[in-house]
Amino acid sequence: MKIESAADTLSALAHGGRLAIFRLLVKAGPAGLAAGDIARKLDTQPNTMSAQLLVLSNAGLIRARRDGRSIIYTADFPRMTSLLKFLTEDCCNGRPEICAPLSAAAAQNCTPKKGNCR
Amino acid sequence: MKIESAADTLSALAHGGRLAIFRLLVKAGPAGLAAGDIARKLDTQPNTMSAQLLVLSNAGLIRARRDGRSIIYTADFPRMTSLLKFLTEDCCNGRPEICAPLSAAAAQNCTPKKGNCR
DNA sequence: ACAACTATTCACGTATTATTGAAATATCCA
DNA sequence: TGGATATTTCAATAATACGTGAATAGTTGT
Repeated sequence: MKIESAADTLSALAHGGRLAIFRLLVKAGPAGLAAGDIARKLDTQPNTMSAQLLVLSNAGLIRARRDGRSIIYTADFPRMTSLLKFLTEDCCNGRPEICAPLSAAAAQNCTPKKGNCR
Repeated sequence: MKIESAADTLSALAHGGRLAIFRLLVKAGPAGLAAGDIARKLDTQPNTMSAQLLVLSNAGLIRARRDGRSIIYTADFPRMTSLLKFLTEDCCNGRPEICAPLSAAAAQNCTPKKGNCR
C-alpha cells in the first residue's frame, strides 16, 4: 500500500461515527448489516449514515450489495489487513518495540489454538 | 483505548505529510530528529512543519524535547502500539481473517529469531 | 547587547468536511 | 398502479482543517 492510499484509508476511519460503523460491520462478518440497521444501532439519521457509508465505501473499507429494498454493507477484510500491514511494516522496519507487543497480542487473539476466534 | 481517542489518533495520521513525518520518526528511533531536519527531508516550510508536528504531538504520537536551539521530536512507541492494539482487537473480536495474516507478518518481522529487527 | 539560527505562534484566506431538510430513486406488495 | 419502505442524492449551511507570510520567542556565540 502506498502512503497516500494509507492516509486516505486512515481518513475514512478518523471519525468516531465511521469507526463505530466499521467496527459494527467487522463484528457482523460476511453477513453484513443493512444501512437502516446500522443507522438505528448507532442512532444516526439515514442520510447522515448514507454519507458516512459512502466515505468508508470510497476508501475501500466496506462493500455494498442490494438485497430487496435494503442495501447490505460488509467490511472489506483484505483492505483492513493491508492497512494494518502498512502500519506495522512501517513500524517494524525501523523499530520492533511497537509491534512486538502487538504481535504477541495478535498471536494470542488470532491463533485458532484456544478457540477464541470464531 | 477508547473509540473517540482512537479516532483522534487516526485523524493525526490521516494526512500524507504527517504520516511521512511519523514514519521518519519511527525509523529515527529514540534519537529522534530536529524539526528543521524533518522539514528539510520532507521539503516542507518550517511553519507548516511546526503545525503538523503539533497535531501529531497533541495526538500523543510524538514527543518533543529541546536540545540547544533545536527541538528534537521522537515517536511515542507505546501510543502507536495501543492504537494498533485497538484496531486489531477490534478486528479479532469479530473475525480473525483480518489479523491472522497480520499476526503472521508481524511475527515474521518482529521476532528476534532471524535478527531482522534491530 | 547584538546578530544569527531554530522553531513556534498568530492572523488570514481558502478548501475540505460534516450534517441536515427536502426531494428523488429503487423495491416490494396489495 | 398506488402506497409503504429503504436508501440515496441534492442543496445549503456550519464547522473544521490546511498552508502561508509576518511576527515572536528561545538559544548560541561574539
